[in-house]
Amino acid sequence: MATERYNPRTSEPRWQKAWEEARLYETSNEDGRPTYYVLEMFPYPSGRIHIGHTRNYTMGDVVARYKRARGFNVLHPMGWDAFGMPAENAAMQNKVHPKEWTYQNIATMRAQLKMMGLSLDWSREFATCDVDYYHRQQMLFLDFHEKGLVTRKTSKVNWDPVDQTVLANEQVIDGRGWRSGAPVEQRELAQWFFKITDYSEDLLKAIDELDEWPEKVRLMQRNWIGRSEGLSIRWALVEDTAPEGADELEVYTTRPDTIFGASFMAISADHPLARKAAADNPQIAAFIEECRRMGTSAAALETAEKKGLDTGIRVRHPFDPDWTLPVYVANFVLMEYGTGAIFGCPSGDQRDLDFANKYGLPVIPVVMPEDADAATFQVTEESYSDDGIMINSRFLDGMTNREAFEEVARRLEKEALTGRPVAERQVNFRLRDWGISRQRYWGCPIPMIHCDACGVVPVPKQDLPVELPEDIDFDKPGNPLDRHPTWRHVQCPKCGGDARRETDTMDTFVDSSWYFIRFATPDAETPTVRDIANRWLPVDQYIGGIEHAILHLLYSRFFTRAMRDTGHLDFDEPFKGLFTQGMVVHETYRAQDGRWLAPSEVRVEGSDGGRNAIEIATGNGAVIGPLEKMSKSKKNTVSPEDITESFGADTARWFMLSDSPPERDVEWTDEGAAGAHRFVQRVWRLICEAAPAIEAAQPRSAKEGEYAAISKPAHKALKAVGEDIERLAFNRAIARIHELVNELQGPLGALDVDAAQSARAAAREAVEFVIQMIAPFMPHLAEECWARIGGEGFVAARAWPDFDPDLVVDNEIVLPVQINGKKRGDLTIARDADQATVEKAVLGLDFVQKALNGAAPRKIIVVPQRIVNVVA
RNA sequence: GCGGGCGUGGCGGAAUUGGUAGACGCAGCGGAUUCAAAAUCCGCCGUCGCAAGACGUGUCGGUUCGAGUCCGACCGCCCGCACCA
Repeated sequence: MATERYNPRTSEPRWQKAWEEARLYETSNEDGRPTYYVLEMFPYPSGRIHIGHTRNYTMGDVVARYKRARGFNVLHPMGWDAFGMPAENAAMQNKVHPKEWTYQNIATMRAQLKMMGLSLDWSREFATCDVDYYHRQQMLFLDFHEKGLVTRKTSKVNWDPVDQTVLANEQVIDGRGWRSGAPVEQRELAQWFFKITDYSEDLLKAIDELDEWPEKVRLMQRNWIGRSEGLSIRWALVEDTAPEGADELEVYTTRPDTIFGASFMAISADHPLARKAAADNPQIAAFIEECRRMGTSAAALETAEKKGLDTGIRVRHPFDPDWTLPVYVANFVLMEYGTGAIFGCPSGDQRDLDFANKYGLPVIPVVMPEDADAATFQVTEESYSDDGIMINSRFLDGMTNREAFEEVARRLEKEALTGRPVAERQVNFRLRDWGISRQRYWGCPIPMIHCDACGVVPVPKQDLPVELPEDIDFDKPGNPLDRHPTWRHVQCPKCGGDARRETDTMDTFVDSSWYFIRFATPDAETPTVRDIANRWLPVDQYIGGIEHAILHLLYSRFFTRAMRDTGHLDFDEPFKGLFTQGMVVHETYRAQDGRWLAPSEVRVEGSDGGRNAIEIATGNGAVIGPLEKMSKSKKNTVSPEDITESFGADTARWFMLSDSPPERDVEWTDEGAAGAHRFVQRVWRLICEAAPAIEAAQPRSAKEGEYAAISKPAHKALKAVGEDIERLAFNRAIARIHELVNELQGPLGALDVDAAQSARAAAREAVEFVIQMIAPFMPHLAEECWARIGGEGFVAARAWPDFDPDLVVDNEIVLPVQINGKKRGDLTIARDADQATVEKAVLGLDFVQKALNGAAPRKIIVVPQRIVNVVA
């Protein structure tokens, strides 16, 4: 019987429907089996699923299906990160309500995802813009507030002039807004903050324990938190130079050892002392104004000259009251870090050196390399900031700079200035509190009320949720909640008087900081049900893009701790395993006039050295550009529907995981996809051809018959593929499956209905293994094959078989034999042959005798079951 | 500038962590089948060489019986951070 081709277009929807009717992927919280929680970062409902999403979700799905087969109660949910700016932009441009736009996108994208055959528990689905969800988020906010983890303060903030909203530090990339790309401005605003800095030390320390996270992400978080140990030193002002009411200047330094190399002090333009000095000095006031205007964009900082202005104020050196140093206002000192003031040591810091050279300040070398000569060592154009030996530093001379650090700290801690120690050891962090106020409509309202009489009053829990009003207009820029005629007017819960609602909404990163916890109990009245959250979390395997290395992943780590401390759960870290996947990239094409061309608009001819692209519409040559992340602007996109339409979801899933390791980018090529589809058909043919012989057979029982040609490769592959999936080495697992199918092709083809029962049993087992192994990757094909050989139930509900340890080892092995480290042949010998036996056998080999030419070998190295090296 | 990662065939990549370099796939070449094509199947496929063999994992050096893997120097690419005191 000729085999019909496998048709994914009819098969895939059929199995999707069957799984759904059987409610195969719905997970129960009552199930007593060990839990496994696998999660992919949920998507923003932008409108359409991108091919990159499908690669991401396929990875998670392979893990989910594998773990399910391994007997785990698997949680694999999906939701929508649904608040945010694009919905408001769409509202402004297309006159659609953000809510309508968002839920429509979700419907489209849900349908797209369902076509991929993902084993998701859709019964737990929610969107962060669901009132049910943000209601609980407001509850959490109030709990955090009560616990002192929320503050309101006026501070300099990053203002995105395009999105007309504030951004957190983490959301400013190279001086530009992470979403709009506009250069960020500085503004003074009253903002709500989460006190993430309360956890600085803990967030940093715990990174050490995250051993299932990529090293790269751990490092980035460490750098972001930026812990440094130093000394905070108070310098006395010289009385007759000090402004009214000021008598000291506190600086933070990580290099107190260089204190004898100090030649000036520099303070931020925003420093109180600078403001005081400006009060009666117009020149200083003008300079401060200039610093403010400069801005803090990356470009501005790069080119900005290091500038300063002598305030006329002088300080006394803590070790020498007769030594006075000038205080400058400098444009490079940040008020936000340390104390907003530094002492400058030109010989030990390049920036200080440039500054000193510019303003003619002394340069005193105080640390020199160990092998340098103290008499001649000088610093002129290049500072020396490495470890070394102290010079020109009085009582520190001869010490290492680390010893000097301790000595200075010890002495200054004992010294007193106005009744307090001159210096204190201090740990500083780069991490700032998380500003969460956004001047936008489409976000979670902050449940707070401003009352003239009572100040800021939390909305009482029983009055939650604070719902977004639906009747809004987007005719003008800015926050529509501010302009709403009635919404903001409320009675003060405390005094009953007229009061105003907070009209800022929460940063959407708040929404994504705990959604993974909500999936445990998506319908609960409270944000979590503690025991159930504790049972499912932390997420065993989280999968997403590296772009969230800091933002989302750091916020989630903070949120988990804050929820722990407000009694919502009892664990510290949200994600046990983290995997950052690569992107799907595609060649780019450009017409001769520079227009971007879609892959469907060009015909590519030739191969390798001589590939040419031709624009189909015009017949003109086109330029083949580099591989880039698929994007609408470069038109190098391939839509998931097109692929599903022509090849089916299984082919797309298989191809996206086959060639490249999952952490690396994969190039989408039509040839590659066609190759994956060839394999789909090949498996189908193999199974159809084997079906008559194995349909009636029982799977092989252990030790039955000698069908090594079939059973050995099958068991070896089963072992290897399981290990590869555990390691998320999907490309290797796929290579192993390919190998097995290649190996089975011959023996299975030779099998017919009249073959011995034991042979047919071995074949049946091998075929079942193949089906089981492809099932996580190509679930629809696996079901179709399973049905074809008369299997019962769903493959998706079957247990992963155990390999037979006896079948994965060979009793006879082939040992490579080297002579002087070069392979000259091999030796077939019993696996457990001892050293002497191997040596004897090796010496008997023709090519070995020839090489030795009658002489005795100098040495024979036998690495058991690996290799033999004869040293002549 | 600081920190991290990576360099393997025409291409994506594999190599049990010091033990047969190039698994598997893509592309290519040859053959079978076919009236022909598609589909499929079989074979070849690092470089030089008729062959034996020699060379070969960015470059140079080192350790070792043995190096893609370890060490040192250099070259190149990628990523992150960056006035952080």
